[in-house]
Amino acid sequence: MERRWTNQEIAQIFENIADMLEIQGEIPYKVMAYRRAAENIAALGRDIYDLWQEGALRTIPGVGEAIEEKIDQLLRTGRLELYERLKSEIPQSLLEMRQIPDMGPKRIKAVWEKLGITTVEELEEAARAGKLRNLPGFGAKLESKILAGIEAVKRRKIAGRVPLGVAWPLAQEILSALQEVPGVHRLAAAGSFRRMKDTIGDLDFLVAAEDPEAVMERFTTLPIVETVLLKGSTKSSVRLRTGLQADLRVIEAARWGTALQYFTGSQQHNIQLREHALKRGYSLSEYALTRVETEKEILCATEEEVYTRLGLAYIPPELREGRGEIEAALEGRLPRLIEIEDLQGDLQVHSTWSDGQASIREMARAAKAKGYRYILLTDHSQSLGVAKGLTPERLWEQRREIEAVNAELGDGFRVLHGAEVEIRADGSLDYPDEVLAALDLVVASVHTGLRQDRERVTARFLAAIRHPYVHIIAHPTGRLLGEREGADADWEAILRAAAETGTLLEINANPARLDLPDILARRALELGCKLVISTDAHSPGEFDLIHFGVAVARRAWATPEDIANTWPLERLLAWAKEKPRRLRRA
DNA sequence: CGGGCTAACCCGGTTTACTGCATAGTAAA
Repeated sequence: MERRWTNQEIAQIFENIADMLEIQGEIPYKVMAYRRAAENIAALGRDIYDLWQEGALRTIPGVGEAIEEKIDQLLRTGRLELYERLKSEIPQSLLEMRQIPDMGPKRIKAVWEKLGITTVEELEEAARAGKLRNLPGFGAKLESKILAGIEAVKRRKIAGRVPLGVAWPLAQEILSALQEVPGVHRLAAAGSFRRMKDTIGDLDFLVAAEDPEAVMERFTTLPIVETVLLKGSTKSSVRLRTGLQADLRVIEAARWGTALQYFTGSQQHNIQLREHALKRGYSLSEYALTRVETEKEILCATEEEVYTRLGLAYIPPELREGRGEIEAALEGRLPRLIEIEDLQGDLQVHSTWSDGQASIREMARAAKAKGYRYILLTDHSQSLGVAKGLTPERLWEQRREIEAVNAELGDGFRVLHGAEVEIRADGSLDYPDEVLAALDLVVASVHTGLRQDRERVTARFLAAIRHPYVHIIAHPTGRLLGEREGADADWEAILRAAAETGTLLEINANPARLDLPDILARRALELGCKLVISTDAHSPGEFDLIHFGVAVARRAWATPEDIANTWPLERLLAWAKEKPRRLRRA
């Protein structure tokens, strides 16, 4: 094996293969097959190498004989013949043209074959010289559109997606501004924002209003708008100062349900839902549900109506990713998803004793005011110098303050004494066992050496998970959205070990992390892990970030029972006390 | 190319809008 590929890299290779086959004019079903395989590999909760070794690649939807063989070749030899051949036949610079609006595979093929154009620069030159309009299927107008498209791609400040936490305040600001416009009946943000995906491509707003023009006017003149890309009577498009694009669409109130459903997506979900509709004799569009035989339109004012008329339970937006939710809704086995109100406490909280902004008292009061029954105080351990990590001596001093705060706040609320203990580079923990044993609950995490090789990182996590006094693994992958990839580790082995030992895995609610990521969280639940949702709050205001973590858990199909901080405190502590016994059994 | 089917095979991922051209390519959820 020359190198190890991630699921994402392999998915990307099959994406590229699909693009190149498409440019070559391959039959659409073959292209689609590679795209479908790529999507399913990217959404796989487990390491593709494990499936490979088990001979179970064919269990991935969309992977049959031919693609199995190609994955095998890639993992075995580090190379893929088909991919190498296509790359030698098709200039890679052609693939960049796909970003240009109105340039699809057919047109890319045309300019390449007829004019020998292989780069965006050459395309721009040819367009300026008026050479495109002579091609069959091209015209002067399309030529200028392509030119404008190239300009737009060049000017675009942020090409990629932004973390949900960045999009969130922008969307809230826009929603509250539009809500103020008189005559607004309904208003919603749709798209990946509504599905609470960890990153957002653009913002989509829908509105039903008496005076749509006034809403459009307000939308396009908001202070956070940098440029108005388009302003019409039913749709406006703007670029925000952050580079994010936002669209606003006007919807008839009577058609609100089908429109909101459509614009919420995901694309995969919509395709599957429409297929399902066809099977039941309906055609579904953003405008209506139409009986195919009679062509009679049924207008749906609510999303609930859309799903109900199709014989489905209502599918919450977080589940709409085309990952089995329609089948589950049909069979009435959608999970009762966790909600914020189910949570009884927060299991990662910092104070000024280490790098927090507020005292234990302030944090405890804020948590109590939110209706929580408990918080686990988890200041950093000694070796994390940058965060003022606590020595054991300081930890004992801290205990006295915790006791005082507990006495002050009285029954019905408790500050638990814990710590966020470093898992050191060699897998040992940053406090001796007798110190760990004296804490109510121990959270362990990796902050350094995330770039270690796979075997070492995995071994560190496994050591921590098999430790008798480690109860929770915090922000497991260590990723920082848009900044840093998570650790490369054998997650399947780690999740299995966590399930076996009853070690809880954290969904860190901080929108910069959202870690565990939704896909790994779902796999963890499949393997029988229990999870916790924690904010990692360093100030009282950060307790409010919890909804981001709840969203990740919902996207992982988590029920309240799956999340240990919905449990009563006694159950949680009993679960932790069981760990040494569980280890002996394992 | 995948998958369901009864086979050495055939059908298949939705719906709508727009453009610019006359039948189809592209984009969007």
